[in-house]
Amino acid sequence: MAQNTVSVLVPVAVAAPYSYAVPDGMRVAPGDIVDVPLGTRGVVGVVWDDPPDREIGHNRLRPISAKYDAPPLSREIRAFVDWVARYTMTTRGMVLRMVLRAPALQPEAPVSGVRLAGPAPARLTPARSRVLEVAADGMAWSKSGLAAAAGVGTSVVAGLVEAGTLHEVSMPAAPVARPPEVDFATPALNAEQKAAADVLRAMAADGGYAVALLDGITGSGKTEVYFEAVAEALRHGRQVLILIPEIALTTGFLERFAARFGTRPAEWHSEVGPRIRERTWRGVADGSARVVVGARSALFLPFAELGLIVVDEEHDLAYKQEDRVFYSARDMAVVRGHLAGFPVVLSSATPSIESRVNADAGRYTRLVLSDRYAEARLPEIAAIDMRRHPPERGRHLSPPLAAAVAATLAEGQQALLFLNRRGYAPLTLCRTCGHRFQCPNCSTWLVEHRFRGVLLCHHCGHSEKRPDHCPNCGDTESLVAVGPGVERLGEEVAARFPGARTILMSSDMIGGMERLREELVSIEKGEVDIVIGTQLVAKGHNFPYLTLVGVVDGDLGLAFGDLRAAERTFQLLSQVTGRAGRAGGASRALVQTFAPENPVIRAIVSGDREAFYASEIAARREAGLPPFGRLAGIVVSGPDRASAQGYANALRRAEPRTEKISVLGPAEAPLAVVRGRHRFRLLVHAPRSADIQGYLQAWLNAAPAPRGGVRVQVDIDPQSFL
DNA sequence: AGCACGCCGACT
DNA sequence: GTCGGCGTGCTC
Repeated sequence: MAQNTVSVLVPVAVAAPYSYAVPDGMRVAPGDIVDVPLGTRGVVGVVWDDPPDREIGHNRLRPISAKYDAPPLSREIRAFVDWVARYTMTTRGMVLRMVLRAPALQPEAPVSGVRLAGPAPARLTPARSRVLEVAADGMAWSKSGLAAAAGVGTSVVAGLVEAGTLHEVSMPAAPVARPPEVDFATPALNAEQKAAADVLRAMAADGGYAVALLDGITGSGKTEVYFEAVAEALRHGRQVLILIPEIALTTGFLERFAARFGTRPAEWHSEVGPRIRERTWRGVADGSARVVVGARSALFLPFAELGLIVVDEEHDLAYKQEDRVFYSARDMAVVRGHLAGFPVVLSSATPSIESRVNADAGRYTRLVLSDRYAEARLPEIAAIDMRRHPPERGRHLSPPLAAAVAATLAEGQQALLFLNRRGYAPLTLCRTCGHRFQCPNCSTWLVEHRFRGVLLCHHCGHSEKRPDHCPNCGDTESLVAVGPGVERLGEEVAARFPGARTILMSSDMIGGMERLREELVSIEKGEVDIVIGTQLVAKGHNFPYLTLVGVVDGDLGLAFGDLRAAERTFQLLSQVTGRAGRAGGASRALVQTFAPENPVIRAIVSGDREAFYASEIAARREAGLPPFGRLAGIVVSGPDRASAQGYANALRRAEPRTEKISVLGPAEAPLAVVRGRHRFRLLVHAPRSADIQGYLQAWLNAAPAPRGGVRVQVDIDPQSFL
């Protein structure tokens, strides 16, 4: 009776693993993936390290139903699950759920194929001859593959199997990605790149925990540099994870990887279908997938022998997940590296303040790339003071920017107009009675999308047909669009530059991702004169013909005024202005602004990023804000305003009194209503040394249990304050 | 997270 | 008199 009871963590919102009886004849160890009964159903769980609960009465103990023939979860990822759950204050079960997102638990069924093995059939038709010709190589073919290669229907292949000419064989399922060739195409690096690559290679070869911040301006070749670290980790027999934000769009990245390593990496993101997803999961777990490129959720893949994580564009907000489990994939990547003892590379042209401070403090190794490629030059950047150069009434391009676009077109070059606002206009109102169109579920204005003929809420997706009269006063012809969106800007550009080939890039463009990918290619080929786009075009793309970037509203991101507004605006404007001039030649960027004296705008225009970092870091230090202090958000939401506010007040009254930790709120959230739920926020501010999770746990335990549909969500290290 | 149980309103 | 709404609580 060596083992009769074990702990099993189940992927549901429970705090601790449950205990299960091990049936006679079954051996299980921590990490094994099992099927267990839970309530009325069966769930997939994982045998965990906790000692089984002795308190459970034997009558309640139920047996494990089955053990899967799947690679067990490593001690490393089990520790990671526990750590993330504790840090983010969510249940271990919910974190495990992220690991088991696509459990490919059955061993992959061999694909059935056919091979030429028997005598020629009695009746040889032209179609059959073509099949035999193709199959003459003696290799195993899948039925559909053989039929397609021979240009016949699958029935012809089936007929030849029936006749005994082809024999059915089983062939191993194709791996989800071929192994990369580490020396497929080694790049020529400049001196600066080589120095950085040498440091990263040494880290990857050494294999211990270390963090490098690869801080290089746009076009300085960061990717080529960290690919050398990837190659080194692969040479040492380790797997590699490359995290990138918004992966669905970045086919260009996969091609760059293929150009360096001779094959595409395995991919992991929301658009990967269930079949490939399962095969990728298993490939990662059994070690056959050597490199995965993925969105933040890839961080929870059960790698067999992970030896390096690269976080590309580490400052990007897409790394912060804000539903169910609230976590920052960038921060948790560093944690995973620390727990398992391998290096992590953070890469960015505009590092987050947090990473920069860690580098300055010596916790991270900072590697700076300050040169563009030989042929690439940084754009000349200037601000356009909108108070001195106002656009004509109802228009949004100032005379200097319009003139610059015209000059660019005259030279046969490409211009990008950047406006981070989807749709036609952010607000629609009635000129007669002043009625404003608001979302019925959220406290937001409805955004007109003229192409689609709808008013849309950008928070909950509510959409209604654009009315032709005011629902309040009934007046017709009285509705006016207020403010610009990219669609409206497109209209203005079409009117000003009627001969130009113009393209609008926005995430809600008709045709979806596939269409956007095609459009990106045509921009790269120079088949477009003017690109109008939201932040979608700011990220990662390479537009060789682009010589002018116009930022239509440089002040947009500064309006909210939260902790990270300056940093975010700096990052976005740096990125979008950096799109220009990547292929050499003179280029420039013009930033329209009503506040040219603002430090963020001044830093962008002067190109003095060091001054920006110095002043922003000093301000954070002064105020004890992250990373010099710690923040946590508490969001109380309820079906109506009174219940949410009532509970938020009760929560505040239960606050443990401490000297070091201060609490703000509850205050109605800036976005007070989202998806019909009313929200109040509290903000907890603690010194860096404080145990903020322990404090919050004690507080929540002391507070009354929420009732009546009220929910409480804790957000450790919040990035957004809406 | 599911799923069942349970206690209040409109129907065959 | 039942069907079913979803609010509440439990799952080893």
